Amino acid sequence: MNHSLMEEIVKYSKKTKTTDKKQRVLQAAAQLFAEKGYANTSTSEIAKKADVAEGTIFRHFQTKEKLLRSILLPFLKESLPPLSEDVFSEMLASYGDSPESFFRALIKNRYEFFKESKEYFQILVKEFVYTEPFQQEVKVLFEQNVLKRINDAIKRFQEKGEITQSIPSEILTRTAFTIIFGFFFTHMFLQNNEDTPIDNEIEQVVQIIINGMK
Amino acid sequence: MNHSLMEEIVKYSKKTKTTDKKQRVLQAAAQLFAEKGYANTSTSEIAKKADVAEGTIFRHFQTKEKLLRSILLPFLKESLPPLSEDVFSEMLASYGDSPESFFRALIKNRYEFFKESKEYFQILVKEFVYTEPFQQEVKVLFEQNVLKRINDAIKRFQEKGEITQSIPSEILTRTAFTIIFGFFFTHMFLQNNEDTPIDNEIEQVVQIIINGMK
Amino acid sequence: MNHSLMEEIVKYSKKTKTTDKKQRVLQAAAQLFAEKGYANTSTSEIAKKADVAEGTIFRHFQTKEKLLRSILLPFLKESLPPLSEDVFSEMLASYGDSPESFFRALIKNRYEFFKESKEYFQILVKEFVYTEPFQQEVKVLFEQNVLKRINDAIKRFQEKGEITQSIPSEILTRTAFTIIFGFFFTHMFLQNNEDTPIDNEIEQVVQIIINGMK
Amino acid sequence: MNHSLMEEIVKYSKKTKTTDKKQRVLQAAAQLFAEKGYANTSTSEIAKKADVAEGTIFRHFQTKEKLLRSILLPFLKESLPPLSEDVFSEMLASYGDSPESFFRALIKNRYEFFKESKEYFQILVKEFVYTEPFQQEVKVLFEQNVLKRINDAIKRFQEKGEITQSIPSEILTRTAFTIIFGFFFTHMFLQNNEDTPIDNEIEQVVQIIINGMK
DNA sequence: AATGAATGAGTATTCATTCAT
DNA sequence: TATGAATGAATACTCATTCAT
Repeated sequence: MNHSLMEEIVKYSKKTKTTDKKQRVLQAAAQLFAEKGYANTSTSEIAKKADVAEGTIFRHFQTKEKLLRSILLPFLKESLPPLSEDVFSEMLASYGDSPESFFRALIKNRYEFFKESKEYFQILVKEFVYTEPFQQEVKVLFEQNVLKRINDAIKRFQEKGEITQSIPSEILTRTAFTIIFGFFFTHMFLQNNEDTPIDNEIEQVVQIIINGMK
Repeated sequence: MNHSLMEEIVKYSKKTKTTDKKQRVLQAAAQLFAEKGYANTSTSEIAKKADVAEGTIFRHFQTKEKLLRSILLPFLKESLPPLSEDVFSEMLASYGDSPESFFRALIKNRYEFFKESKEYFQILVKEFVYTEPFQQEVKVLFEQNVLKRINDAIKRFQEKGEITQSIPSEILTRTAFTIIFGFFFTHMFLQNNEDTPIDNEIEQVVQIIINGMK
Repeated sequence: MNHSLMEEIVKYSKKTKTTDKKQRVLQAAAQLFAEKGYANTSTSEIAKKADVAEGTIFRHFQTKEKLLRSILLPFLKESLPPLSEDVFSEMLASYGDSPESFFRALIKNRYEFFKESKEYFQILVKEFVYTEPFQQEVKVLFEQNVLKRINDAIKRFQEKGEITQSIPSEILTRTAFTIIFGFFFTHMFLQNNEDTPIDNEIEQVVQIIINGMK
Repeated sequence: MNHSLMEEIVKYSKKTKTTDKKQRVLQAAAQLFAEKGYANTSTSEIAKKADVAEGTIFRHFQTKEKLLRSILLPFLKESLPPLSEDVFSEMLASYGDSPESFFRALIKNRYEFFKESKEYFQILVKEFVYTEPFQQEVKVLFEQNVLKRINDAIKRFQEKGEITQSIPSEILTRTAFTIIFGFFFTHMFLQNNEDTPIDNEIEQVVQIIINGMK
């Protein structure tokens, strides 16, 4: 559940008898897209970095856009649903006694995941922000898999009286998500000192969420 | 203090004897950059939308990049510092009695501002996320003008005992900023139903911030 | 007869009620054409250097090409014929006793002239070499004014028996001209040490011409 | 040793696995550069003349300037040194008995070479005269390969007492080179009647050089 | 499967020239 | 007379994509 996303991507691509070269293209493209963005990366750069001929890229992916989608969508479409199913049910099983412990475990768990797959998330956020049509697709996937499950958990805590019932769960969910997303976003784009003692910060964020919801 | 940012941009550009056509280019470019991003917008599109010859763009702005900077930087460099000075001192003067009222007023005030200048902020966020060198510049400006002032306000409330002193003000600041930014970001990219009763939401966000800091 | 060619150009332009600005354009253009060549100089550069508006150039000269011709042709067409008439008749009157003294005086005299108008000759040679249609025009002017007169002098010396009669004067003329032109060309493009004791060199060239013709 | 320079260029380009199209570009560009000069030739013209797509030019040569250099420099840098070594040593071996026969053979030999590669020399001289940075590069190459060897030959004749020792060999060299260069230049730019009985003229030039140096 | 030469539409930018003021 | 904003064709160059080998 904690595996690097890049490993997942590689694993996925192996399923369909992926060649060595195809993988090299995927990796090179991922690195460049993360660094400079899809629109600022040329296929010739990717070919050079992957050490393949430019034609090879198109033999495997047809268009540059499909290459981008091959990086982002397999995970989002095939791995995100079962993964979030797994993650949330385990979180609830192990830490579901109090909202504090649940959100603390959730954030810590996802932070590990995020740290290992920073590159992937950079592409995801960059193109989500930049590319209108992509936005819709990703939004739906996140709503159905992530937001929905946070909402389920919150509703459960509301029923148990551990979170205020005077605010609709949807609003609490959105706010919680916003705070968590903001935390990750901040660490992706605004922070250069990677060495911050992160546990303090996570604890801080958890407290804010919980207090705000009590 | 509450004027539309686009008005500010127009006003600014008038200072330097701006022609009708120069403004049309600025507006067309702003719209297209907001919609599709700088890298996905061609100067010929801008020319067509502004109904000027392509050469006209370059007579006024020399390069496409300077056109982008002409949209973003005048405000960031010339208007942001005095504006944030004004906003924060007025907020503190009028609503500084309690952190609740201060943050509520701040968010409401900035939300109005943001609503009127959505296009501008879209460009800002898009290029901030997408364009490495731009990131640095903007980060510094925000740290010096916005983060610093939030920090000052929080320290003041800490001294008055209305906010916990057990957490360093810098961490509280960062968290508060993250939550507020996340709120705006959410409304820019994740929300399509504009008709949400926004006051509730703002109240909710304020409660979360305050409870988390008490 | 020894005046700088640039003075001639200025004088010429004054004849037709030339404005201050027109002259500034002529001078700026001459400098830039000499340095970088006509094809590599833009009218906006000229305007900037002359400190006039770009429109002003076209008001006075209509096209960039006419500006070039206004620099080169007035001298070639209006001043070259009487000037070469004067120069050759004076040379012959004062130094016509021997071919040695004639060619020595001619080269020295023209070398002074050339030194003062280096810029002008640079444009002339550059565009002569580079621009086909211009070549024809200039060739005719030189043949009619310069080559013809050298030929006359040589024929005179042949008649007096001071130069071999066994070679047609036209061939001697062309060879002499080639040597003299080569000398100037060398000094324009191949030499960086301006401080060479030039008299020696001129004497050397004269000796070679004379010995070759005896 | 007498091969056409254009053949040399073609041969050179074959070394590095040159395509048909690459050669067509080289030839079309050479023709146009010779005719109108580098600055007055557009890449679209070259593409049209070579009957290739404009992109093809850039795939092979990256920039227009590198295309020019691909025409001129391979010969200058790779073929000029061994070629001049060969030419001069053969000339001295076969005709080194007297300066007359040496210079006569040298000029005749180089005139054949020059006639076959007129186009190439036209580009060379045009850009040498027109383009400052190019001037330096070419000057050095000529000094090291051509001037130096003429100087060696002259010094040899001086030692044998067949050329005056009262003038430094450097000055004699420069003068001889100037005369020879002028002869070629004249035939490149000033002459339209190609049918001149050239042997007479060469003899004339040789006599002039030799007499001047005795 | 892999190559890389070839393409041509598209890009940002330059430029000589025009024209209303 | 002088300006300089405006033009749009032209320029060198890039790029995703195709295709013969």
